[in-house]
Amino acid sequence: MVTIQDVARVAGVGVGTVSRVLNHHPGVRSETRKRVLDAIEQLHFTPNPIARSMISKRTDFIGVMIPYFTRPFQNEMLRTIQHELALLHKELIIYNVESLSQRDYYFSEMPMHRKVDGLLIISLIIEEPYALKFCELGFPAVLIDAYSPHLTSLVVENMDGAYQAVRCLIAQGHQRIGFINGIKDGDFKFNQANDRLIGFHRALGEAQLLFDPELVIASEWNRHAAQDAALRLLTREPRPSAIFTASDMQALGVLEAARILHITVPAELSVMGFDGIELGELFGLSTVQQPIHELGVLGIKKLIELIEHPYQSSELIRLPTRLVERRTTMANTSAAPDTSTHT
Amino acid sequence: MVTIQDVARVAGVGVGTVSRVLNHHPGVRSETRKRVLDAIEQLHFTPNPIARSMISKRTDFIGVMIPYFTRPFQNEMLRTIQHELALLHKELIIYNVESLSQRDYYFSEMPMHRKVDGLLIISLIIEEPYALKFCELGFPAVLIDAYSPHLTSLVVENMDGAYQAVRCLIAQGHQRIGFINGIKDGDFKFNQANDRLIGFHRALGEAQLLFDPELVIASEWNRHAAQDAALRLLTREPRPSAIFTASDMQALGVLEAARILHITVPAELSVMGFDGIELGELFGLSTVQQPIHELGVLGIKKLIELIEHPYQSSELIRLPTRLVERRTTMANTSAAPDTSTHT
DNA sequence: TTGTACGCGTTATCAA
DNA sequence: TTGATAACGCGTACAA
Repeated sequence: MVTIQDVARVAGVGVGTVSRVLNHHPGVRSETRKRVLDAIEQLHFTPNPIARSMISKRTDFIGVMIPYFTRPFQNEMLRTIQHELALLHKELIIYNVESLSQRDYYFSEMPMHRKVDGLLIISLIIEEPYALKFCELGFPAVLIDAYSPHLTSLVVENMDGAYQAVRCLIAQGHQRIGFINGIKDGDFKFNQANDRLIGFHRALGEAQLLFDPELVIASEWNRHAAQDAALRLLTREPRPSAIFTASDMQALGVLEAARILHITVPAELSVMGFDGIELGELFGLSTVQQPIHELGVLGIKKLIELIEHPYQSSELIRLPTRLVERRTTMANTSAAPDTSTHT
Repeated sequence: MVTIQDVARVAGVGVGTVSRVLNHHPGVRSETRKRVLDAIEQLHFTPNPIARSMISKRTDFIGVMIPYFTRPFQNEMLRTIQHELALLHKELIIYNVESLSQRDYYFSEMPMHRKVDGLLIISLIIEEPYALKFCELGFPAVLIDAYSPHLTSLVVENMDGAYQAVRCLIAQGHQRIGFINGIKDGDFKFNQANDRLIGFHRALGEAQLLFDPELVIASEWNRHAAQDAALRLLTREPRPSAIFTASDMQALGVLEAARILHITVPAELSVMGFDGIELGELFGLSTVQQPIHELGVLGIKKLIELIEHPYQSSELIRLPTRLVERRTTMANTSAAPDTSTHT
């Protein structure tokens, strides 16, 4: 391996000078700089990032802790993050978490190892002791779709999103609205479910519709579980004329259930999801669109700021959702011939 | 930061001894080991991975170079890779490539920087000079769904897969079979398209069906482009009774085109994809299943071997595909009652 | 069995 | 403007 020493020798200067040209420090005569540059060129020298990190305490790695990173929502988030990071010449290292113990293992090791300059934590609950440790050690971390009072957190307005969705369904004349909520996923993922349930309640209450607990089921955040839940919901009498789900994947499960039961969507059943994953477009799924891209961009921005200036006080940022009406909720509006949002 | 020195001082031993217990070296009296362990515990000491890498020349990072990592096929591949890596306590760092220049930038920098212990290269063409450089420097790299004579390569039998698919369609009585192939994606991705075209030809030839160039279109590897291609294909007379595509995403585009044109699948049109992404199940898509999981597992295995013992000679491994018949190709079989692919 | 001293490749300090 | 030298934290000969 060719080192800075070799360069110095070939260029006939000291290592300090080589280091200075490498890091664009001022105060190097342009004639010597050229000699150094030539030597670098000639030897194909590349500075060793490891040795560099040793001194600078920087690795240019950014960690992303994320549950089930291949699922659509997380996946779209990662795409944004990766893109932003590439722009900054930082590298993305993924910590996929699928269990409580794994989550806590990462939380405890991460700030000690310092293999990454900072950490983005997505949709994950971080317990107080860990959060405090992060603060204490000045380890830069930003939460997305999760909240801790000690760390900068970016959250979406889940309650309001659910409220808007249900209000929209009610406006279309629905009286019996089913809700397939998400469960807490073994208590390790950030629990958006509760906020969404509150929003559901609020919209119902405001319209003076009576809340029927029979119409609310919690299922896992995936298609199959939601399909089962929907089958139960749709075989009860009288059956709901609309179903709202806590995620788009669950909504797809509902669509499948409807197909199995030969219930036409949206004529006989309206379906509204939550998330706004791209896959939803393919099915013409109406949904509550989360600001996935904005969350990613802003998360990186905040994290970088934190890396540059550690020990800043945390902040809580709320981002709004946006209701997207597509084919699965167009039943009862008279003036809506076809409004699928895409080809 | 607490260092090995602090531990040594507290334990009343030399740094060498601490290092030895840390690395489970034999020849430490169990009584002294305990003293060291206690000191470590007391000080919450964690060895600094950077300093460690400096000596060991290992980072425990594995790089994965992959085009468009959020697309379904790549995404499923990554899931396997991440899982295998987690088992080995190695960390996954993603190099997403979306252009030729980016690809070559990574290829040229990667073996110099040595930030990763090894590199998995997915579906990407690596040009000769880079491959040779990798060999020369003994930089461990394995190709998946790509080929270079100088590097260990894992490829799937694209030609045979396409051949089987088309043969299956012919067996079902189709005479006019359209083929939507993939284009070379700006020449930076590994070109499986050609092999698949050959397989298409072979099956046709074998059945003594005449090849109609009008029925072959190359589109980008995505849904929208394939949809356009399918619209063209399906509005020509006489129109094909079956369409085979080079990827599942393209097949989904065909399904959409059929929906737009009110052509029933599979009664009036059979559709066969290629890849076997999970999304396909949702649509009952018939397809040529790639051994995604096996490719990932084996790729990691080979890469780890290469890291442990560099400068091994390269090998070429071929994995077979598997034909999966679902709802979109069941037209001419008598036992296929309902098969609308979506709500 | 254990401690000391050196080296890994770089940046930063300080004197020249 | 430049060069020598001391860190950075760890692993490892080598000596004790």
